[in-house]
Amino acid sequence: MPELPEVESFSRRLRPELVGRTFTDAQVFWPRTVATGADVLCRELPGRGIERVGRRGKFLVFELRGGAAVLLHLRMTGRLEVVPAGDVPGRFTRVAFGLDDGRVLCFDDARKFGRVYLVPDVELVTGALGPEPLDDGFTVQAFARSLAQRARRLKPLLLDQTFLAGLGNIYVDESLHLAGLHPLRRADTLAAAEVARQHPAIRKTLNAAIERNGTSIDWAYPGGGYQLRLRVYDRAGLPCRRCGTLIERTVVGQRGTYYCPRCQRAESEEVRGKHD
DNA sequence: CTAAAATCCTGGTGGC
DNA sequence: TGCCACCAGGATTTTA
Repeated sequence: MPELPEVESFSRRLRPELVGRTFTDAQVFWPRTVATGADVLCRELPGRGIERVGRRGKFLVFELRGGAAVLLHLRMTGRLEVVPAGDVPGRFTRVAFGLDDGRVLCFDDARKFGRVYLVPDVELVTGALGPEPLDDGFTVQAFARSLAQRARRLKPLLLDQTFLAGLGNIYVDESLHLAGLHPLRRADTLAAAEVARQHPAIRKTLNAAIERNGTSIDWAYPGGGYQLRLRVYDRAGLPCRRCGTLIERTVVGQRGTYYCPRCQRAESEEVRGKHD
């Protein structure tokens, strides 16, 4: 699943290929992929120059000359590749963006969940997103304040893009294990010391994954190296790398959830202390 | 407010 | 070897 590190990897890979180029056309092979209208994209895109390539949360952002922007969300199986003219379309190509050097940027997406947006302002798509976990503005103090206002369990809360942008199923589980917190803990019950573990755990997990070009989960995302470092995700029945206890899998909010029952206790440390 | 369920999709997997 | 039911899962929408 492309999450922040995978999208960041796509952004860095595509930036030198795309910045300074101009779109010549757009071919749409699966209209629903274009959330803002396939006909509008085909009509409005030709002639638009690409000024910047970046990322916001899990969105890839192409800022266009004149202020408009193309955003892409890869969802489950979306991927991007620049190919020579004539290679299009592939079996899973949903949208093909022609470039002025003759090559083609392909948006491939086997499961058709991915989306493309053409908007006059990036904020129209990203406006409701929560803070960027790797930005300087995302401090442990700000994180503590947000958590204290929520009664939700940590797992679904951290997956909520309006709470924090960029985490998905893999990196939520990974960061919770690194911090030693149970996925069902209510956010507003965390002690200051626990918040102080979760905040850097998120950053360390994301940065380590970015360094390795993300996680290659299956056939959809070859090339990433982080799957060799996974602590709990998809490791049910295997020993915890920290304590050796077997990793367990449950379902939380309809998501497969992996955790170490010893390193990530359900109760807060304060409550646990009274039992001991 | 929180949570659960349904929806969109199809390649891969496990069972027989 | 072939067939098929079933699963994964990000985000949104609906229902409790």
